[in-house]
Amino acid sequence: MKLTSTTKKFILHWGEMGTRWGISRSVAQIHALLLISPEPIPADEIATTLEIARSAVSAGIKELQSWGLIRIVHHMGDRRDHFTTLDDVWETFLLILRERRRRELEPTVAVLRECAAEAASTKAIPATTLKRFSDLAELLELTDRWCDRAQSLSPAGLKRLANLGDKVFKLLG
Amino acid sequence: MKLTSTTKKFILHWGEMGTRWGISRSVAQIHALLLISPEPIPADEIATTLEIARSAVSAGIKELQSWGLIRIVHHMGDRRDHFTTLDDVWETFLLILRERRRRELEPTVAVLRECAAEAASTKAIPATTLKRFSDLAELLELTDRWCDRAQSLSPAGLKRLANLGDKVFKLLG
DNA sequence: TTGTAATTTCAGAAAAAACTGAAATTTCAG
DNA sequence: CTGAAATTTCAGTTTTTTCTGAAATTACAA
Repeated sequence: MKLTSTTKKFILHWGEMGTRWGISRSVAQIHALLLISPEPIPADEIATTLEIARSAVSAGIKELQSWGLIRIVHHMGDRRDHFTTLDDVWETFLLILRERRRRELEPTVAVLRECAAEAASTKAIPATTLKRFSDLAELLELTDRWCDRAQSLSPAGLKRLANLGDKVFKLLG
Repeated sequence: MKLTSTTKKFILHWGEMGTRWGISRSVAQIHALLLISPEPIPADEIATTLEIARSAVSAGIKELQSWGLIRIVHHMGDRRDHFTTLDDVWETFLLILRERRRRELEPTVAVLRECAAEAASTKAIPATTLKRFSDLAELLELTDRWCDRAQSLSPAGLKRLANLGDKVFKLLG
């Protein structure tokens, strides 16, 4: 795929943001490329466009698939897999939320609950530390619940909620 | 500071989670240690407790300070800086939100707006790509606004909102 | 001032992460 | 089946990130 200065700018930026959020630069770049490609593209085209090895693309695709962020499409008369992102960015957002919840939020809540329980049953850990474990567990559990409830929304529903921001904050007066 | 198996578990887990969110392991560990320390501790104690070089602690502290996550405290008769986290985890949450918004969300929205504008004014970029830029910009801008509104809440207010989850989702019927 | 403790800086080392290219494996049309 | 295309695996390399320890700087008590 031919990149323009605009598409290049987006891909590079998305790659940088990836690194800030724990995603490797080239995986994020692959995602960026697929996000803006007008149609599904095969792995070798990703490799030549981003100037990375075919094998790195293979690994990157596997990673993106583990997040559920890309789909495989086939074309008549072409044995190669062609890759594409979902077409709704809100659905993408929900997927990322779901995975981060599963991979990071829930395990962390579990660890914090364990730590709180252990801290409660030993004199070796001061009360202030126990309180900290509980406070963190509470915060992350509430965050977890928000993420969970979001999962029950359709992409369009999530978008509607996002637009309802003002009303939500007024709930607090 | 003497670590128990419980506090060790928490520090190691927090360090791992750091790496998943783009924070270096040892910086996250320093943060974890300060989170659970009953009182402020000096840099050299952080170094010996976590078994890392004093200079690494210095860099880590600088990083945490750039996020606003730690405070310096002084004790009579001790020239060393002692470090501590905020005591409200909801305030910590707000700080992280604020910084991520400033460092990542806003620059990304800006780039997407630029890309959309450029895509709109050249035939070299297909309409589908322009749409993708706009959709992403819209999503991130709405996210940005939520983060912004959260900033106007007190830590206690944020906690109240977090507990209001069910009501918020019922707004959608 | 002066000397010492505390902190920071920084060049090089070490560790971790990511990438390459060749080989192995899988897939599938003929 | 057979062979070529497509994909994956993986050992070794490169790149990036992080860490160390010595030296420089800063802060401050005497």
